[in-house]
Amino acid sequence: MPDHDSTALLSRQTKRRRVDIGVKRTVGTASALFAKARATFFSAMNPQGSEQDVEYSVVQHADGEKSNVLRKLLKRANSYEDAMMPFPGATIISQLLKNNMNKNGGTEPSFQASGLSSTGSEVHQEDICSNSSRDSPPECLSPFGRPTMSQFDVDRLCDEHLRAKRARVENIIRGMSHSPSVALRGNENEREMAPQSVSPRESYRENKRKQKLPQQQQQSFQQLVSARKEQKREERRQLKQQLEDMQKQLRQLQEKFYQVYDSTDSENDEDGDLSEDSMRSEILDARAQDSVGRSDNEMCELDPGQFIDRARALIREQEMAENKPKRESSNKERDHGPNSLQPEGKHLAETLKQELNTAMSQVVDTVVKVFSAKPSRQVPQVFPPLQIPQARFAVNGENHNFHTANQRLQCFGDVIIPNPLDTFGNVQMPSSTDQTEALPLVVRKNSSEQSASGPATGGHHQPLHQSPLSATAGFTTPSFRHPFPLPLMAYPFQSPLGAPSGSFSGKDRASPESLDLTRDTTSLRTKMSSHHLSHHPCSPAHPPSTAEGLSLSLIKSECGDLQDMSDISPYSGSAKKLKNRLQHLYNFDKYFIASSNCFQAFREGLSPNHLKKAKLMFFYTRYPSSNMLKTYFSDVKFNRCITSQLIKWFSNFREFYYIQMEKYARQAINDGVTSTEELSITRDCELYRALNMHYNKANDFEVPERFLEVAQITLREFFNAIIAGKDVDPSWKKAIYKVICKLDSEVPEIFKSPNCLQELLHE
DNA sequence: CGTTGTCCTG
DNA sequence: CAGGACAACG
Repeated sequence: MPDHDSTALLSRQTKRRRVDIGVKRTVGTASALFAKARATFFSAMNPQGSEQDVEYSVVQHADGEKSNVLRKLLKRANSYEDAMMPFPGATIISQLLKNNMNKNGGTEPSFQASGLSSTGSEVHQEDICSNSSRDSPPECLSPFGRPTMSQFDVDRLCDEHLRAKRARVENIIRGMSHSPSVALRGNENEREMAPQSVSPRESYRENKRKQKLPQQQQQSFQQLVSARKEQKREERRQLKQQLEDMQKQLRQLQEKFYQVYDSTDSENDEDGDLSEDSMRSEILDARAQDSVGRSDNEMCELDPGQFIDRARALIREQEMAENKPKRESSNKERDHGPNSLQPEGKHLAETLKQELNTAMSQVVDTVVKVFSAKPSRQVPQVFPPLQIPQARFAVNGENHNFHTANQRLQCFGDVIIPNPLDTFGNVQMPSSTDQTEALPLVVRKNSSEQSASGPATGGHHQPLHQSPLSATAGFTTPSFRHPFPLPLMAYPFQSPLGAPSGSFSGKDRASPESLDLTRDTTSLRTKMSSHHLSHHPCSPAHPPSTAEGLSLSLIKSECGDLQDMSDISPYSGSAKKLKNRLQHLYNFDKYFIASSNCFQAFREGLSPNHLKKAKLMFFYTRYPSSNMLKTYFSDVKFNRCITSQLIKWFSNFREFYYIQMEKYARQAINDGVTSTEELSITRDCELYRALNMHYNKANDFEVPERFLEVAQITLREFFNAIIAGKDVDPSWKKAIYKVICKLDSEVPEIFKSPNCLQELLHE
């Protein structure tokens, strides 16, 4: 560096001083010897392999515990759901039917279910909606969906109905040349005003008048009425029947689904590699067990009907497809392993879900249609053919595909765990356009994250980025599904809260300190997206975690939305219960996220805890060699990136340290200090506090005395140098660095333990 | 050329 | 604290 100093001298203030260094790397001087001795010492003390092994087993153990906890939680969630809604798939509808039967069993035959009713029918619609939303969310969740159903359709149908009736009655009246009041009366009845609007006296008068009708006409009228009554009963009966069939079918499908998953699971998780897949398997497994246990004795014989046959055919179809070579081979590759979720299982799951949804939405459609549209004058075709009325879903300019695609997201869990949020289906959602955009994308994210390693920045991720931004509107809708588990399972496990530490790539095994979830998550939370992006070049194998960060925000916003919705829900009666359930799910989410965060920690990178540890180590060593770092961060799988990051950390530490030193040295000089004797560093001096704040923020570590000495020496060096006017030399600090680097002391053995944070801080 | 370290900037 | 520029090694 001969010419260096001279050139730099000129540009000291403005240009960068390329003075590089007081401290050469482990070369030549005593520091080199130091480092070498240390290195040999450590390698002697610490046969790396064995330690890593131990560590690994520890990790696995911890992981197993996690899984168990997860499993328990899942079960708890499930049983909770069970308690809340013992018969998820069907309760509401059958309840609805029952209610209707009871109500209509009496003397008020035809007027109950009219869509014009301002009270009762609305309740029914709610129920229908809340149920169907599980299967056909767009109907209820989209702002247009519901009006479409309950107002457009109902209005239209009722209108027609009324017109027809009016015509009929008027016809009768014309023939009888009776007073218009009869027609009016008839109309009123048709409109089925609220009961109180028809006083007893009025109805009595009406009866009297009716009796004046010619026998023949009156008879035909009554026949009409009773015939309609019959029709309705028949409808109801059949509907109920169909619903029951559907329920059975549903259960069977679930059964089937879980059988498949059970079998695939068992093959899946022996490798000890705690991949996302095994996690997923755990979840599925837990759920499957629960579900199976629940529905075991509920398996009944199926009443083969048109629908069931169809469903079965579909199942067979799926099984066939399952054996075929998987189609989208591009879908199954994940960057870190071939062992992704079994494509067959996935595929089957997808299709089953879809089919379940389709079937359910058909039934629901039928129910809604029949009940909201008052049976018209003609003999109603009681059971519309099992096809989804396309028009209904086309209202948003969307087609049916969108419908089922959306359902796919939720149905997986929905079948087993009734969505508590469904009950909010009646709350008018802000916008449907956002929803229709975002939802399928969420779904696609799942599949792409799971199976396709494809460039995550690719097309379909784009809208995902928008969505949380367009946010409250767009993603309130997803929030009506399970915040967990399906979406969550789809997130890579380094993801939600863990995204930031995912950035520090390369760490492969669990560091038990990363189990310190609270600290991890909280500190991670704050940083999220800004840092880690830059690290991806280092670990190109891992997909950018932006999406994961967004996933988090998605989840969070979902949860927030859930709560918000429960707050604003007009149906406060059930709101509390729902809120409880929401809370339950939300808590689960948090735990789940935390757990997954733990998983990510050993997947790669340096965690905030590593940073903390490094800072504490700085109290002992200001110039750790890379070998030393490797020794002390044995739970980190080192690569170039990790190494340089660690080195960079210490470089940054030093920077701060020296800046503080210089600052206080100058300050002391300004304060009139003339002798280094007056400079001492105590635990309550300002400089110490600053340093402690920086390296030991929580103040939960006892700073070694040696550090105070070193700091004092450093301070005096700076002081002397400045006093001597050496600071005019751009490389004036170099000499100081040289001195300081020799003052490194041994880092206590405990720092070699990945657990050191816990052990140190609990002392 | 790769590693390590500093300086500077954000 | 990270990134980048840059320098000084080996």
